[in-house]
Formats: sequence, structure tokens, C-alpha cells
Amino acid sequence: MEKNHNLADKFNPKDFEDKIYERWNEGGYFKPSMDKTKPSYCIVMPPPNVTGKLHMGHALDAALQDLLIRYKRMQGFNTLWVPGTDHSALSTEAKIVAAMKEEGLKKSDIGREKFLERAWDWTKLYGGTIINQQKKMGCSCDWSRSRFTLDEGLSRAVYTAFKRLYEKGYIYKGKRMINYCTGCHTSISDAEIEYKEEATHLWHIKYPIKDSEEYLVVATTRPETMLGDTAVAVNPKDDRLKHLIGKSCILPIMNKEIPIIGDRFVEMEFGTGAVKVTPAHDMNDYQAGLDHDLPIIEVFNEDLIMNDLCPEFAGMNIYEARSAIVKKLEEIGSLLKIEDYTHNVAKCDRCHTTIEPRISDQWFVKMSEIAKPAIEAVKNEDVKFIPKRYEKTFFNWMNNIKDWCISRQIWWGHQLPVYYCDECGEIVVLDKTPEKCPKCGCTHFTRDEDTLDTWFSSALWPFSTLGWPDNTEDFQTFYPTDTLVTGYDIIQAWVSRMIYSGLEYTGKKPFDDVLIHGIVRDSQGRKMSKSLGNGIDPIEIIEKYGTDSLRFSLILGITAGNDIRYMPEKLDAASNFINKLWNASKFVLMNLEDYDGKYDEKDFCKEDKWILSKLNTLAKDVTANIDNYDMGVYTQKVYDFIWNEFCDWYIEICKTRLYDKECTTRRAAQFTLSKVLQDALKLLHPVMPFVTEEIYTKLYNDDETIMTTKWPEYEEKYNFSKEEMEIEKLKSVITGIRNIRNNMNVHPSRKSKLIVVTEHYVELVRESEAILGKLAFAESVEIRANKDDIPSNAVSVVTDGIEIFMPFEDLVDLEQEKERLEGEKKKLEAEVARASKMLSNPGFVNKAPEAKINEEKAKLAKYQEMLDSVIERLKNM
RNA sequence: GGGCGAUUAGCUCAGUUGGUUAGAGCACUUGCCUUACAAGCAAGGGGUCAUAGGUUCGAGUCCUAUAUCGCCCACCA
Repeated sequence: MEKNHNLADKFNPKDFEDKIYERWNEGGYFKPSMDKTKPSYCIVMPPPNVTGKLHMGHALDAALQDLLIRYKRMQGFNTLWVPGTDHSALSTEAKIVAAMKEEGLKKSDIGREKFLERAWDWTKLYGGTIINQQKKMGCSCDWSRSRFTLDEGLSRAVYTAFKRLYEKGYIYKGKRMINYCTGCHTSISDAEIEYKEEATHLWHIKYPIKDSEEYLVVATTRPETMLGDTAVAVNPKDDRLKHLIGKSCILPIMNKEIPIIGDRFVEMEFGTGAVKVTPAHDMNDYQAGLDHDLPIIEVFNEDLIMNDLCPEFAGMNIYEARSAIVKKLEEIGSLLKIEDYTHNVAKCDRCHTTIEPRISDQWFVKMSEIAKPAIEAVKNEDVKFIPKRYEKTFFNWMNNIKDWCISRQIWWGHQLPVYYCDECGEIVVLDKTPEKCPKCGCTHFTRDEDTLDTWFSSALWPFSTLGWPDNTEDFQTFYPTDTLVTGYDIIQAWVSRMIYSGLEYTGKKPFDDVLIHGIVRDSQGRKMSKSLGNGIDPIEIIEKYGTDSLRFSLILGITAGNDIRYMPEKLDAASNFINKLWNASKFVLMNLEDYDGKYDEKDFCKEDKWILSKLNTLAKDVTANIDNYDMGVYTQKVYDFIWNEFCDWYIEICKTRLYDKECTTRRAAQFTLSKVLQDALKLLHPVMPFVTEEIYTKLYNDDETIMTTKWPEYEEKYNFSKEEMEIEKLKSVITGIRNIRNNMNVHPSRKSKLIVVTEHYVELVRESEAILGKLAFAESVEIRANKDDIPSNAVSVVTDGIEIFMPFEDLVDLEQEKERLEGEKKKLEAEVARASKMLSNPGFVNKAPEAKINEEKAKLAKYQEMLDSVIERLKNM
């Protein structure tokens, strides 16, 4: 067996992580096999901002995806992970605008073309960082298939999609009230808004009733908009105020008569029960304006500057105007009172500027029809959310969805494929400049200035990256994709849009499963953010601990959909574990130096069968765990197996055979060591790719890669339940002996005689003499069939089936030993009582499954036997 | 206002369809430099599973309330 025995003395990830990644990448191992006889498995990576950099959320996202991809690849699937980046229109444009500002430039100074040049330069300059960081993370994606939302192919997909929807009548242009971000100077969609609580005031203003001494009081948080009021509304059910409906009141300052209308949107309990209606600057008021046919009067422009509706305030920004108007109202006696008030204010989720509702000409996707199949698909589990509860987030959004505003007044992005005839204004939707107007024959066109919402292109991601609208081989092979891995924070903005877009354009769902993960918080549970400065850079962690430790620490013990708290202690745990694995591997390597690969199954000892059987079960269990997306459980199980079973027990047990070159079963032990380590490395590889590769290649063959080895599967021939039980028995005996020795403070160098009393385990004990010598500090092992003539100064370990007596002449304090046994007796009595009670309960005996009853019976017998032994021992002392 | 989650050891978290004496890591106690590993080994202590009811032979797990914390949606001026 060709081997290369030079595992470094100390584990140092820097020695091999980068080197291994390069070898994998150059070896083409990240590409799909394209083996048509095998089922395909495909993940498309949620595209990060091309100019962004990796944060902990990406690291978790990538670790989970890579885990799945590596697992499926080892299972033989034709596996593809498509990487890519997003142009992130709004945030990128904002950054460029900010950089230009430093130079004293505005967008309008340089024009669209020059601006886009800058944007591409910017993208080339700052782009790609995240890709290198993903490589650092060990991501095994096929970089040759990497895509960018603004590349040629994807742009074609975007225009095709737009055209189809337009022709179907699902895209329309209209004057509507939209969310306008005065920071980004563009409209944004509902999904791009976040709400923040802000302290402000409620100003109570008197509106005199026409031809009356009475007045109405309206409460508002935005007095500056009153100049544009075109009505006052009250609830028609409001007994206090309904008599005023149909009358008019006088708008203060403007001294203008406006109607009092009745509308159910008014909450009687809130404020004064009367609402000023400003259709130009409020969503509700806009709707009321439409319903009641009210005029729409704008008060300020998109830069928040007051117009000349009232010359006194013209040119002020809205905040100056607010103070001025309040002052004026006070002067003319119209201000009744000012109340402190806290409410939610809509903010742009990119720049956090307050959103202003504005009426403007925008493009929309009509959602009512498109949403239906998507809701159906999730309802009948054609698309499955993991965990299931996130369906609710999806349904809640989809069931209340409003038309999607897709036009943006920025330049970085896909410009609308919309052309207006210069002669007749006819709208032509085409992916290139039209030649002739279909209506008037004119050849001159002007293209719509707006660009599309970033999410319009991201919505196509699962199929546009695979070649759609062309029916490419990739598209045929990998679409629909299998699993989407992403955080719960973009279910509305992205996941839902991919589902309905996939169904609309391709007629198929974009993916089967949506694996949702939480966000990575800081050690105090706070969200990591720039403003708090509590962000943790994964790259720094990798520098210090290595990628494997980072990945392992992110995945160990997590549950799908739950947030993760970043704990440095977890990194230490991961790092210690790798160290353990490394050292165990060194041990295995050392002891395989003279191994020729041959062994005889007849030479298997009980412990070999025990660990092989455990490994076999482990493979079966963790396969199910990963299939179920229980990554935390999978990781924990492999960790426990390697550390607590393989290292702590198997390696220790087999040392006696390995160190004895004449031992006839030595080769069987060598085979077992090799087999178990190899399979354990494979099982660990998806979560810890680098160190498993390093060890695997050193241990087996430098030319191979663990990446493409076969995932361990359950094999009936390694099912040894009898030996499993026996070695577990032996372990508990050894632990019992160590416990007593520890309590008595016996130094390890002091060996003792073991008198073993057993009927059923004679063979086990006889075969385990050497093991007992090494692990239980026995100088001799004497097996007896009965308890006659046990020295009274011996301490005892009572288990079911095996009793051990250790004569320690000088060390044994009889009183202390009695006390210990009394304690033991109490515990056993409690157990016996518990089991007896259960078994004498007719309800249990009649209704519990038989297996459960037998289990309890066996337990009772076992505890009873042990109890009897303890009592007997106490009597004899 | 509607929805969701969390509440388990000192801390951070697991706990799959209800079924051994509820687990792990860190921290803690005691003893060990045993030729893979002191980043280690061995042994141990520590929990009335937020509270109150209920269903069940049996509840950390299912149901109903309550409390505290957190998140999402709606947006009532």
C-alpha cells in the first residue's frame, strides 16, 4: 500500500488549506460529473453583492451549502453548485454616488453613460473580493459557471421575462402612490421598507366648521402636509361626529373650504376621531381621495422642498416648514394642543432615510394572478420550507401581496426594455432599439430612463443561471434545482419572488426544498451591524483558527431556522476537536507503517466488531440526519463518535495488540483502525473539508481526493450487535473500576488483582484480560463462578452480570466502603421501585406496546439482580 | 392589532413521530506529564426542563392559559 507518512507534528491549517483548495479547483473536482445515469443535485448560491465582502451570515450560508454539495457529490449525484454575484443596484449606486461626492461630482454632472462606465470600473475594482473569500471558505462550487446578474446572458433573461409579462398584460405603467426614498432618489417596493419607532408629536389642530361656531379637531404628526388637505374624514359610525358628514370646514392658513367626508378607514378610538385627508402625501389618504373623488394637491417636491402653494413657506424643507406652520397655527389660535407620540416610520432598508409616499409614474407587475400558483405550490408541499413554520411568513406575504413596483429612478441596473415612439408616443417593449413604430412608422425612439428593481433579476436566478431562456443542457439537467439555502430575512424579497417567477416563466418550481437558517448574532445576542461595530470578520477567524474550525463551530449543534450566537468558545471546541483528530490520525499512521492491507475476518476481536458496528450505525444515522437537514445533530454525532468511541476507547483498547508484533490478530486491528478512520474522515468531510482531505491523502493516496470517494453506507456484514453489547458491558465495568480507584485515590502505578464473578460473560472477560490490565489497572484477572471466599477487605463494582472485587489490603476503609454501598443500594432500590410501580400499573401493562413492557421487565430484573448483590455484599462485610 | 420563536446545568445550546436515570461544549471539583494528543487523559458535582392547568398508563416533547425576552407582518392620522 503506497503511503506518505508525513502528517505534520502539529496541526496547522495554514500548511494545507490554500494548497488543497487550489488542487481541487485545478483538478476540476467542483464540476458536475454530467453522468446522465446518475440523479442530479443542484444548488444555486444566493448571490451576494458583487462589491461586498463576506460576513458571518455568508459564512454560515456557504458552510451549509457546501456541506450538502459535498455530501451529495460523495453519494454519487451529478452535483452542481452554481456561484454568482448580484449587482445590488441601489446599494452599489449609493456607494458610487458617495464616492463621486468626495470628488465634488453629481450624477447629473457626468451623465448616464459616464456614470455606468464608473459603475463597471467600480465593480471590477471592488468586485471579486467576496469570491476569493468564498474560496477561502472551501466552497466547492463550479466557478466556470459563475454568473453575474448584469452579465449578457442574465440580461437577456431579464428582458425576455419583462417582455413576456408585458405581452401577457401583467406588467403595466401607471400613476400610483409609491414609496419614494429621498436618500436614494428612487421609488422602492414594499419589500424594501423597514419600520423604525420614532418619537414625535401629535399636533391637534382646529378646523372651523363652515357657517357655524363649532370646529373639528384633527390630530396629525405631519402638520406641514395640511396645506394640501382636500378633506377631513370621520367614521360614519361615529355618533359624536357623523352629523358633520356632508358639511364643510375651513382649512386654516389656506382659508379654503374642504368637505367633511365619511370613511370607514378612520379609527374612532384614535386621536380625535377626525382625520385630515392629504391625498398627495399619504397612502390611506390617497385611497380615500380616489374613493371620494378628491383633488390631489402636492405640498412639496421629491427633494422635500415646499412648493409655492403657500408663498409664506415656499422653498423651505419640510422640517423647517413644519416648525413654521406650527408657529403660524399657534399665532392664529388654531393649535389646540401638542401631545407626545411615538410611532413607526417607514425607512429605506438600504440607506435608512425616511420614505415618503409619492404619486408618480411607475411600472408595476400585477401580482394577483401570478401569486396563486406559488401559494398552491407551497400549500401542497411541492416547495417545502425547512423548518415548516416559515411557510407562514411566505403565506402572510403572498396572501396580502400588492402589485410590485419594479421601476427605479437610478442608472445602475437593467434599463427598462421600453421604448417610446418620438412621434406618437406608442410604447414598444423590445430588448433592442426598435426600427419602426408599429403604429405610425416613425423610426425615432426614446428609451425609458428607469431601471429595474434588483430583485427582478434575482427572481430569475435559479433558471437564468442555468441558461434560461434557452433550453440548455444545464437547464434540462439541473432545473428545477434541489435545495435553496438562505436566511429567513429574505423570504419575502427573494424566496417568494423566485417561486412565483419560476412557475410563471418556466412552468416549474425553482427548487424542492428551502432550507432556512437564522442570523449569526454576537456573543450577547445582538445583531451584528456596522453601526454597533460588533461585526466579526470570518476571514480573521480563518486566519486564526482555519476554515474547518470556523465551519464546524458554525454548524455544530445548530437547528434549522434558529439564530446562532457567535461564541469564541465554540471555535476552541472545534479547534480542539481537529487537534484530537489530527493526533489520532498520526497514531493510526504510525501503526499502519508495516501494514500490508491483508487481514482475516476470523481475527476480528470483539472490540473490532464493536467499533465497526458502531461506525456502521453512525453512517446510517447521519445520512438520515443530513437528508433531514439536521446538520447540528449530524455534526455532533460524528464528533462524539470520533472522540468518545474511536479515540477514547477503540484506540486505547487496541494498543495492546498493536504494540505486540507477534499478536495474531494485529492485522485485524490494523485493518479496523484504517477502515474506521477512513470512513470517519469521509463522514466528517462535508463539514470539515480541508483537514479530512489532508489526512486522507497522507494516509491513503496522495493522488486521490476524499471529495470523490464514496459516502459510507450501512452494510449488514458490519452489524455486530452481540459484540456491541459486550464491549459496552466491558466499558461500564472499566468505568466502575476507575471510579472506585479514583474515589480511593489510588495512583495509576498501583495495580490491583481483579476477582471477577460472572456466569454469562466468562468468555468476554477472558478475552479482555489485557484490556483490563491496561485500562482498569489490573495486575491479574481471576474469574470465579460464585462469591464464596471473597476477601472482606475488597471493594466491589456491581453491574448486571459481572461483579468485580478488588482486594486493597491497606487502602480499604470498611466503613467508607459500606457507606458507598449503602448509597448504591438506595439508588438501586429507587430504580426497582420505579420499574415495579410501572409494571404493576394496569394502565401501563394494558396499553403500552409490548416492546416497551419487555424493556421495563428486563430493567427491573437487572436492577433487582444488582440490588441483591449489593445487599449480599453488605451482609458479608 | 395579527403571527412566529425562545424560556432545559453557572454560560452557550442540542433533545427527530410522547417511552431507560434529560445530553454536549465551556466553566467547576479531584487525580494523572500513561510512548497519538496537557489544545490532553481519568473520575466526578451540577437541572422540580419559565409558571399554572389539562390530555395520557406515561409529558422537556401534545393541548389551553399566563409571564418574560426577541423577531416578523400590518401601519391608526
